[in-house]
Amino acid sequence: MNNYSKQREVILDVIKNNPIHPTAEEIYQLTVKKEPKISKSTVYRNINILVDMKKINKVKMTVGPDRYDYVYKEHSHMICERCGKIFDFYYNFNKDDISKNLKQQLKENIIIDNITIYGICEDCKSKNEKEEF
Amino acid sequence: MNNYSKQREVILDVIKNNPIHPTAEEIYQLTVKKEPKISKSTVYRNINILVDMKKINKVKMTVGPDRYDYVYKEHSHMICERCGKIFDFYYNFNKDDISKNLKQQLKENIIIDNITIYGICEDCKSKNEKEEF
DNA sequence: CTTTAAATTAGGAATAATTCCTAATTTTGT
DNA sequence: ACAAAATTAGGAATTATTCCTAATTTAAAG
Repeated sequence: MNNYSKQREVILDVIKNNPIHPTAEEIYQLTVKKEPKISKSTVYRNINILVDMKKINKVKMTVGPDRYDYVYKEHSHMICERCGKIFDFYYNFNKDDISKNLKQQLKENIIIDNITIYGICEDCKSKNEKEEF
Repeated sequence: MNNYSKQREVILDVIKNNPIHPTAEEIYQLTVKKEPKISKSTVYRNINILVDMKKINKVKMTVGPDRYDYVYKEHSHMICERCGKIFDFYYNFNKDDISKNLKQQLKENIIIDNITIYGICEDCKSKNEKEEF
């Protein structure tokens, strides 16, 4: 497990140099330019391996396919539930206190990996005002 | 838009009475018992309508299909990234302060809908210890 | 450097999850 | 009771992802 592979290196490089939270499909499109013979299953398999290795994050979307994120610095995401836009932001969540609460309520020691906020961005809010909500 | 529909009522009822975070498929299986002629597309369509109406929440999973949650009281979710188990929990996030930070960093007024924690549960942690991580 | 075992690959088939399409039915407001 | 709008069942189509296999690449050991 985890032998060297050129393809995996190129995939990680693509994600690193395209900090736009690309989807698997977008990663494939960017990778195939540099490595024309690569297959989509190789891209999917390596994305999952890189997530396991914690070199990249999977960002769970409410609309459309999941997106991926190079791990360069700990940060949170706010994801618009309507348009799916992802915003990076930094917030000093009190993880110790959250852990303590999780422990009390769930009777389990949880490893907190990331905290994601789902909401509505300003664009979508103003669109909705014009319509019905 | 939003005429009365028996099917929608039954679907909401099913979700209300099965607070197990069911998937769309599970909701269909439960609904079809009460409404044998209902089609899966009707279930999917109404689930989305109920989410828009904020009667139910969509819970974004890391493994497997999304799950749904009757909105009876505001709470957060901790989702295990490995096994996909969902834990409900209550935590008094300082939403005002988070909003202020979002405003500062993103230059947008964001409506915070929910805050989700992704992590590793105790079972999965101890499994991993035995294996490789 | 050969040899061998393990890991990885390309390519496509298969599966899973969800949305879309259409004609028929139901609901709403008059 | 009627017309317009909304919703439905059923299935086709699409989207996203995983699985399968034989061939290739990599690592490690002599």
